[in-house]
Amino acid sequence: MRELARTFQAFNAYDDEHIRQLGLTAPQFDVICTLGNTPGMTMGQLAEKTLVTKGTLTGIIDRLERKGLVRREVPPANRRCFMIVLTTEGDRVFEEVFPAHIAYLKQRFSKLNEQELEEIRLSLRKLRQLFQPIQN
Amino acid sequence: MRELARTFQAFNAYDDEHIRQLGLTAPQFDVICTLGNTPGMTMGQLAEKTLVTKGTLTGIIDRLERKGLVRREVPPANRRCFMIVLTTEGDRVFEEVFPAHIAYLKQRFSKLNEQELEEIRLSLRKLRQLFQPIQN
DNA sequence: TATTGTTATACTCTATAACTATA
DNA sequence: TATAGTTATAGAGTATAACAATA
Repeated sequence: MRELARTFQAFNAYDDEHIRQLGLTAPQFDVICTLGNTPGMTMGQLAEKTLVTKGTLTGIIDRLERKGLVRREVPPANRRCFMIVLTTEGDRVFEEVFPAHIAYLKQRFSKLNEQELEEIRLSLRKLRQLFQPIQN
Repeated sequence: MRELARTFQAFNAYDDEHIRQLGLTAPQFDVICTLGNTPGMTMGQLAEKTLVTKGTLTGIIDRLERKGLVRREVPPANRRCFMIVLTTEGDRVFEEVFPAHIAYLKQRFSKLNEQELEEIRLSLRKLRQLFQPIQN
């Protein structure tokens, strides 16, 4: 039981350190990954996917906008909402930084063989289903 | 690879929600768990165990002290440092709330059989060793 | 009236660096 | 001088609830 919390803590520390080196915070990185390879998303959709309240998301998007990584577009059909879209620079970050981050994590995984990886993958999937009843 | 991040995100959301219901934050809960079943610890030791800088820890301990869950004791031998100790109330929280939290998590795990649990345990241990080179 | 976001409020956590007190 | 913690500073994330604009 504690195993899960400790593993998570260790992973998170490792993960977070690299994200910060890239000049982003974990929630900001999460938003960029969520927006990557999509035509954009409203604040509401984005808040739901990233598990953040809408009020909190406003601040995160403000900061990403200030960094020039996303922009708010007003769809003519419904002027109450925004489409949050990656800018060219934001897309570049997604295309370059995201794989770099994966590669960074892969360094550690390379110590395992294929069978071990498959077992871990299976275990994680089971765990995730346990804690994430609502699947996307 | 993403499996790991998503799983932990789901777990964390579930975990955090319960901790907040108990009136604590994750770092505060972490401190109480770390202090449980110990004679106390200096700020430095505690900061190291909880992976937090000493400046940050000061604030966390201040808030726990205000809640009456820990106290700072000055050891006569070295008046530069404090021993951070659980109060009676703090110990009660550790003794009652910690198992309650475990039970809360167990609800989900009860859906798995013993063999699955063992496989998951093994996978998590491998993962942890991957990301936590410095073991305590 | 209902929906979509923003703003106001109030905390907590976060790191860094300068500082105080003790050793 | 070195060590142990605190304080100052500055920012990010967090939720909640009140608000404005649009539908």
